[in-house]
Amino acid sequence: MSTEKLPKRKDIKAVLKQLESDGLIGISVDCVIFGFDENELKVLMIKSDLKQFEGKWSLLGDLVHRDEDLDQAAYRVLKERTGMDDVYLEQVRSFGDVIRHPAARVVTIAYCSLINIQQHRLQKTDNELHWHKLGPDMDMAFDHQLILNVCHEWLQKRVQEHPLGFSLLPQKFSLRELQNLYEAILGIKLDRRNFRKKFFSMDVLEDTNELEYDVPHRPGKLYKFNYIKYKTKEGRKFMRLDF
Amino acid sequence: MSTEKLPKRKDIKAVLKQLESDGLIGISVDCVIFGFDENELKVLMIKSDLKQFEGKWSLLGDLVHRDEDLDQAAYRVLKERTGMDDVYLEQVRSFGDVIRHPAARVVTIAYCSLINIQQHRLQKTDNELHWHKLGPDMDMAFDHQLILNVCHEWLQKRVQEHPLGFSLLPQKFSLRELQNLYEAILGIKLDRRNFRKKFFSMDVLEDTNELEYDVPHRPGKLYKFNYIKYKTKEGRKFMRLDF
DNA sequence: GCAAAAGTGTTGGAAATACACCCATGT
DNA sequence: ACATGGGTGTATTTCCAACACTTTTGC
Repeated sequence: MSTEKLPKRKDIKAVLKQLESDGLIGISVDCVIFGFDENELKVLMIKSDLKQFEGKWSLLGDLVHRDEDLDQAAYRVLKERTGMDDVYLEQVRSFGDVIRHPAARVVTIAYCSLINIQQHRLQKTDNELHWHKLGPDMDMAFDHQLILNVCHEWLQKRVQEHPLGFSLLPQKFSLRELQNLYEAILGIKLDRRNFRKKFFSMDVLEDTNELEYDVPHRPGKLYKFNYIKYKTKEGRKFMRLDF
Repeated sequence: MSTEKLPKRKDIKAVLKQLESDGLIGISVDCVIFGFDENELKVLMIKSDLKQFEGKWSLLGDLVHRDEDLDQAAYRVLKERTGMDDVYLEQVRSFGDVIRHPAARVVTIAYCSLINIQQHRLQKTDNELHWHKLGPDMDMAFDHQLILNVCHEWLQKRVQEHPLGFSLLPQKFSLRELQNLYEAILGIKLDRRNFRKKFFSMDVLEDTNELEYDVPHRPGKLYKFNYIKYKTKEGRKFMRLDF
């Protein structure tokens, strides 16, 4: 039998009091912003703000303001740094180890965002903001390498279950581009014929009746992702046990 | 082009200062603790601590201490309320709407936990701690109904991809119990023969050579989950596109 | 012997894989 | 003409869903 004491019934004053004594924990959001360029998966990074991490790379993040929701904070960070606000953004998970921030106790909520690099050229390059190719050794500040890894795994899984990869491509894209994207995200090679067959049978692509141009070979058709068709598809009825 | 100003390069003092002005945001953990009893999925709940929510049900949660990791805080809450500490626990996601807590700005990290009700009988019942049957109308405090729903959906998905359902059962269980568990979690009926076939072909069950007893019909065999076999299985090689 | 659930196999269809050839374009 | 990748079809295999009867126990 445990002997710890239980919290007593509290009113608002008590909560505020406990917050004041216990509460100096900062909350931040960190955005892992993926882009796709030259058939490679890239991440937006800047040089760290903190002197302790001088020279190291950092994700885009900021403390959450007291009057904004977490999602709002993530969108704000994105907007401040890139000027973009019509982007895919989703919460991934929190990181709250006591020692993860050298200055203070800061719990961070990681967000994952996907944007089309060509469509949204960077407009500011403060702190050497740039697209960084994903690689094993990136010399990152804080626990940002961990956050990046978790978000990459999240993306690999998510992209197989939801049609969010399209956010990384131009509105009109060839099947080759789509396949390159999946291969880059998953880090595997896929059979071209089966890949096509799969996407066509899913019936979420819409033929634009346009073709690629400026390619040194037979141009491919360009497609758009059809949200309507996707939304009206009904989900699975049965269990898919798989572990 | 955005005209917002960018944060300047900061040192530790600046971070601390910003934290003090910006930072009075509380962080809590809330645990959604699932159990399985009488073929029903249950959740541990208490009567809310807060006067504003008098009479309403609440998940088990507490503010995170400044010197403990998030996971530690979740384990602590679990231990304080139930006396158990050898349980499955996993972070699900954060909830941080500005208005979610009436007393102050409190961001909460939701954790999901699975425990075997028979093995760990409740030892304290402060605040009417009890196992609550899942249902549509539960009159819950805060945004706890939302958190519960998100965690339930998380569980439905997770239990199909990872062998965590076993945490809800006794160490030795019949296939019927296992199937009842899956049916309760997923809210669907499954074919008994295909269910067995599936689990046997996954090769993660170990025959204990024991039988059920005290059942008013032919007793079933009892099995254990074999972690070793599970761990040594290799993952999928290929892409499983499915949306 | 009757009720109730355990235990077991087969079959048809759908989806995944592996694989090879012709076609359209730029150079 | 040739190099490059686009576009297509088929045979095989694997997985899933549907389905019915016999067996073992308690009462």
